[in-house]
Amino acid sequence: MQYDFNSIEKKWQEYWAKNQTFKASNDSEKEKFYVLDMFPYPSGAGLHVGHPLGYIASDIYARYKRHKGFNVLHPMGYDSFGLPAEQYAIQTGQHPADTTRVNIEGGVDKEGKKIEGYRNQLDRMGFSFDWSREVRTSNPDYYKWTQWVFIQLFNSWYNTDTDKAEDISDLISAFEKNGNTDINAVCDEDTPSFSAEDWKAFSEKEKQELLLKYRLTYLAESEVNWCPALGTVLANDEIVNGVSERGGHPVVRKKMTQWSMRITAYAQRLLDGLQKVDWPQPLKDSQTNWIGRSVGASVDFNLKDFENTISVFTTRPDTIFGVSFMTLAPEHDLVVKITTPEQKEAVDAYIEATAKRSERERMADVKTISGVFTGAYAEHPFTKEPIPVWIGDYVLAGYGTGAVMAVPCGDQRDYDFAKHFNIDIPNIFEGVDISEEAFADKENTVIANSDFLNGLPYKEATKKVIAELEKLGQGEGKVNYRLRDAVFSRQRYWGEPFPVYYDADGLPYMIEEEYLPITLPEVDKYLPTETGEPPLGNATEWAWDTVSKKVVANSKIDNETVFALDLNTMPGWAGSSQYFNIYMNVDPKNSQEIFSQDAINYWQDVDLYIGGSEHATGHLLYSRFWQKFMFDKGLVPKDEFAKKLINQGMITGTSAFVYRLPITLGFDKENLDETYNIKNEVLNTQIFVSYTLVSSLVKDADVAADLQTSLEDIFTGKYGKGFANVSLRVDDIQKIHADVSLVNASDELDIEGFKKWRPEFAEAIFVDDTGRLIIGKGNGYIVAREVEKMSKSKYNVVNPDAICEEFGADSLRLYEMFLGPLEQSKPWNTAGITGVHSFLKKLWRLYHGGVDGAFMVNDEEPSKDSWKTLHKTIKKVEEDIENFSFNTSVSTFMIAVNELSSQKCASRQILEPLIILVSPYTPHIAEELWEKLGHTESISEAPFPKFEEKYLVESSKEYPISFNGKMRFKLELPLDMSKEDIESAVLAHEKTQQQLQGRTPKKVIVVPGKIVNIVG
RNA sequence: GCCUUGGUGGCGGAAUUGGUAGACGCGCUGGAUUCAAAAUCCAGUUCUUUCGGGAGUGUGGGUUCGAUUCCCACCCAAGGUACCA
Repeated sequence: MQYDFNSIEKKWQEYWAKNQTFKASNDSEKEKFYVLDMFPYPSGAGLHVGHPLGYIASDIYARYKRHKGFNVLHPMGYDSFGLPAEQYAIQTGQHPADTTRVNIEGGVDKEGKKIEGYRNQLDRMGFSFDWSREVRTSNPDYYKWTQWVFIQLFNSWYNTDTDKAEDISDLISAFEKNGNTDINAVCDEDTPSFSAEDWKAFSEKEKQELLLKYRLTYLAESEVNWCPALGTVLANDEIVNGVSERGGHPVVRKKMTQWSMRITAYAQRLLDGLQKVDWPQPLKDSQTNWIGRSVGASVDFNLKDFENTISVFTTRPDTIFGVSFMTLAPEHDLVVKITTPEQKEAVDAYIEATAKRSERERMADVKTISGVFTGAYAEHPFTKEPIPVWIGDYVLAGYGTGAVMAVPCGDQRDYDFAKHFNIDIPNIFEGVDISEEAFADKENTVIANSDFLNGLPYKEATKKVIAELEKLGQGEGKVNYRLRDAVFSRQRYWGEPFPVYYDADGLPYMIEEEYLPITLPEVDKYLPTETGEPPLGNATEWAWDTVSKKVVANSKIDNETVFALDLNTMPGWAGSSQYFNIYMNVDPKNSQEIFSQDAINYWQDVDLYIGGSEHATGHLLYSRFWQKFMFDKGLVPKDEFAKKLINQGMITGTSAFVYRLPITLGFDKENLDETYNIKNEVLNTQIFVSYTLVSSLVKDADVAADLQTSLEDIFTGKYGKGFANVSLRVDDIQKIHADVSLVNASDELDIEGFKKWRPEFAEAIFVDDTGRLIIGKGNGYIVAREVEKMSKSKYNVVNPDAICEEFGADSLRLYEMFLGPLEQSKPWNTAGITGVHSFLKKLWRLYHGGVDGAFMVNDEEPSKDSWKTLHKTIKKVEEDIENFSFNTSVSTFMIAVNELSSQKCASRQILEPLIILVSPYTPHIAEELWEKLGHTESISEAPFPKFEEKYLVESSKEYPISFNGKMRFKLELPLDMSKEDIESAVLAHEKTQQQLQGRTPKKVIVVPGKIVNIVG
């Protein structure tokens, strides 16, 4: 009986769906285990073989854990808000909700293109997902809870005394009692202090404005990259060389009022939390760098002739006597105020120039030094000497305080700036030469020329200067974080609307929770409005009626009971910051609470999370922030949502290239047959030369001449006497992508398929390696191959559906794992799949040793060798799965099946446990064989075989005998032989004598059970 | 520049605590079977060689009886990140 994978896989996929085999229960005697994948964005292009890599790995682990007796939760859903659907909507006018649904569920889009749908594609691969818990972030019953969390953030503040988020009402009562003087909270830098009396005297508007300075989500002016031509805000990577990537329009930096998340309140806890999660070190490192904790001091420099002070943060307060100038970011608030009339023109010009440069550009350009003197002077806190205040675009407004105390002798950037503008470079280091470059080493010198700091090393000097600054009231020790509050507004359509309306003063109010969700309004077009408002500005029904508690027409806005709603939507990471908790609900559409407390207390957190490392500082940092906030609110029992995380590597594509040889045809006009349309013929006649022929064509004139002759024969036959000659333009050979599906395992092109692929290739002529023309159905055209990112435009995407069709899902799963270590990136090459596919056929045959391949297992006692094969396989596979080393267990299966086949093993005692071992990797064939073995229940919860050491015990060992560390021959010796006996047995061996060639060994190392090494 | 990961046959990769380098698979070569092909099976396949051997895991050193593995210096590639004061 043949291994008919198509019908087997179909049968079991239907069985699992019908029996809800993988539906997880929230109530079980078993220990829980939660395996999570990063949910996909459902794009119209569908899945390629790179996508399921992580899903296969997590599925193997989930299935393994079921065999190990765990109650496993393994859900899947869709991150279905996002830009591609919106852009598609702009282009085609289709509602993003419609295209998103088709991308998930399959169907035909408006242009008649058939879309398979993510769900169908995923189902074909045999994943053990519990689909009853599916979520889609763009469904109103899901984003209801995204909006709800936003409201909770708005109604919270961060108490640094208790180090957690607390209810805003508690803050208000504190203000009523004592003002804000004894409140330690994370709040805006510019928050004034006030007493209880002040508070009570404030107007409602003033109160709300003050509270915004404390709320965990708040409205603030933030700088954005504004593109006036597109009427939209661009991300850093949508800007290339200062202009928009799309269209090349100018981009300016502009301030906009937007929602921000006070993630900085959690900076230290986000850092500390990394200690307790088992995540890859590089990922932790990048989060650590992103948070960017640095310890130093804040120092206030008084300005001469102004009341204001310039605050700076420095990690080197010990070098304060080396300050010879200060630099402000051009956007710094004080710049306009302090610039002297003489310098105004230069400063204004510089600010304007800076506004045109993106932040990324400013940061990347290290070589150009630019800046302008403001004309103002600050005062050194100790020497009272005047310090010139400059502006420079190497200082960024968003970092620290947007101002730097420049110490050119200790910082290379300050040094370069000072050299460039001829500013004094005082040396404050003992015995250090700074004539060539700054000295940034903290450890190897002591401070000099610094009054009370003279002779002190870095640490003591830092401590002392901070104490002195505190005495003066001009500074204090401070920990600074690079992390900035996260802007949370997007000027887009396809995202979660804010449950927020504004009064006439522009103050925000939250809609009451019971009226959520506030669903996205319909709009005519998905572009920004003509006045530059976000797409929601196109909606005609987008106002909140506080009486009827409904979204009503904009025309009803009276700013008394009906108010304008927020026109922004939330960013992509809003919906993905809690989806893993929502999966815990038995009913993902739970409308009563975000997640049931029973569910969250049962599942607690994710035990294994698999996904790409590109989310290191986005999704994975924001999610940790939301989780900590929800932990503070008592909504979740764990303040880290995922115990262990694995980053799967990227699968790259192996592109195929054909070489097109341009030719020029010469004609003899006199004899030309007028009826022939030569122009078209020439255009349609393309010559493709085999990859290996290219270099010889270029180098060897004879090869080229032979080809020329062959081609001339063809064209003479075609055009008759009107044809004169062919000239080959060997130097103009072009390399073009060919679709990888047209290339076989030996890199041969399917010529007929290639001709049909594109009409212009229909009449093409192909030349093989040896320079011969390939006639008829011939083969032998070899393509060049190169590894590149898998992408549609490179014609190197490999579709998993086609692989499932040809080889089956089990082969695909096994092959994806066999390619190499999960965490590394590796190239895809479909050719190799025959290896794992024939392994599955061998596995099948192992159970079908009967007449004409009939199923046959027996109840005979297995041989010692078969027991050994089984148990070493159990041991290795178990270790491999625990270590996420899936590629090596595939090899182990191959070895086991090869051995058992040659042992002619058909024993139930071996074959039954073997199929359980294989089943997490190739579940369909495993279920089928399990059923044939007589079982009526799914294999999915069959207990994992238990490893027994006794089957591996050996009595002898084939010792490698090495000379000076090099293995030269092997010798079989009993394992219980003593060291001395081994030594004499080896030395007596004739090959030893041959190796030694008469020399006496200096030393003989015997490691019993391992190796013998003879030195000499 | 800094951080991270990696560098092993023609290719993907294996070698889990320092102990037989190249498991397993692809590809390739030869053979069996077949009218032929596919499929299947068998043998070989790091390089080099005077067929005794010799060399060999990015490069150069070191530790060790023994190094792909540990240490030092460097080169290359990929990813991340930045005038973070």
